[in-house]
Amino acid sequence: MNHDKQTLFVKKGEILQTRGEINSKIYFVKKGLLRSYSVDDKGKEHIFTFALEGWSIGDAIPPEEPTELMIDALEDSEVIQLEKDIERDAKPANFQMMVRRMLVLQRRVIMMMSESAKDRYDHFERTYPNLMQRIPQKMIAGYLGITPEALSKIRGERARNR
Amino acid sequence: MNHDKQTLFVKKGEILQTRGEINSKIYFVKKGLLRSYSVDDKGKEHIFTFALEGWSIGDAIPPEEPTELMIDALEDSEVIQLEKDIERDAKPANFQMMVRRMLVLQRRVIMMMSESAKDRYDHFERTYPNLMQRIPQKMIAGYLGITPEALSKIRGERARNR
DNA sequence: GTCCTTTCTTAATCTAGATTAAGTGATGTT
DNA sequence: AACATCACTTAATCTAGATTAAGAAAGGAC
Repeated sequence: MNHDKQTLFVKKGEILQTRGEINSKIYFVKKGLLRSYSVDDKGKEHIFTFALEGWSIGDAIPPEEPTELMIDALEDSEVIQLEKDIERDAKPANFQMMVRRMLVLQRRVIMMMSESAKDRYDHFERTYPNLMQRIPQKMIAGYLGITPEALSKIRGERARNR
Repeated sequence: MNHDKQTLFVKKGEILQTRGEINSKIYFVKKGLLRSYSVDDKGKEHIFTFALEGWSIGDAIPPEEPTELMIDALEDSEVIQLEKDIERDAKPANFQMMVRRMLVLQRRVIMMMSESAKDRYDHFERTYPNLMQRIPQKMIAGYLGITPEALSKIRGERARNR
């Protein structure tokens, strides 16, 4: 098996992974911004994660099984392509990264279950203040699990109250 | 630091972890059934995970920080108490377990974002057929992110259509 | 057994957010 | 410059699921 790390330059909008294909790679972001998402039967995009500089992004599915997520670039980006089984090598640094991602997901699930759309938006703003400027609002809506119209309403109401 | 594994016998209803306390332990379930959950400001319980025989359960928070979840026993259980840092020892078997949990969470987030309450219930039934018999319905509702009343309605409609 | 507490169901009402639709800017392309 | 496409807003209407309330069934405790 080939364990080379390889740097890729991806253009905004370029797709790195399509749902259903076999992809044993994960991507470490050196520069730029990627996202992973799923598309439901009505064509709506549900964003699972964003990955900024220093983060990695991939599908939790085993390397030999069909992927469940789409991955694409939201900005021109530079990524290092790694084999999943390398990332999953039992090294403490890799473990740290994994635990950090678990915590993010734990908080995300709890947030999705217990908070209103407005509270989730406030939460997102606090957690990713730098992202707000870099991504279109419909992507934030896709991450919060609401429609762009609902997000626009929340923003309108909020602007009125200050 | 003491790295002993210790077996605990916990009664149904007994609390193993309370939100806000420091707890560097995770629990491997030898026998019985545990759950982790959060309680919102209105007193509603949102169940994060169930853990049956052979699974482990814990908080993704680092061992020295205050916990974010409650953990208790839904049945009389027998658990092995492990230190988080032991679990996080860079061993391939531990890594496998972690990856499996990540996949469960990935699917959970996508499910919460894209499916209706009815579809989430169907999904739950398929994924955990054995759990349906062992836990009260209000717990299933708490896991699906809906009220017990809504779940009861779904079940009623479903029974009528067959 | 009886009593008490918890679980589950049903139904009426309410509401957050979805859907639909239309209009306004931006941004990009030829 | 003209045209098309995409991002965002606003408003009307609709609906899934929440809330409230009450009763029935099922466990436990004594």
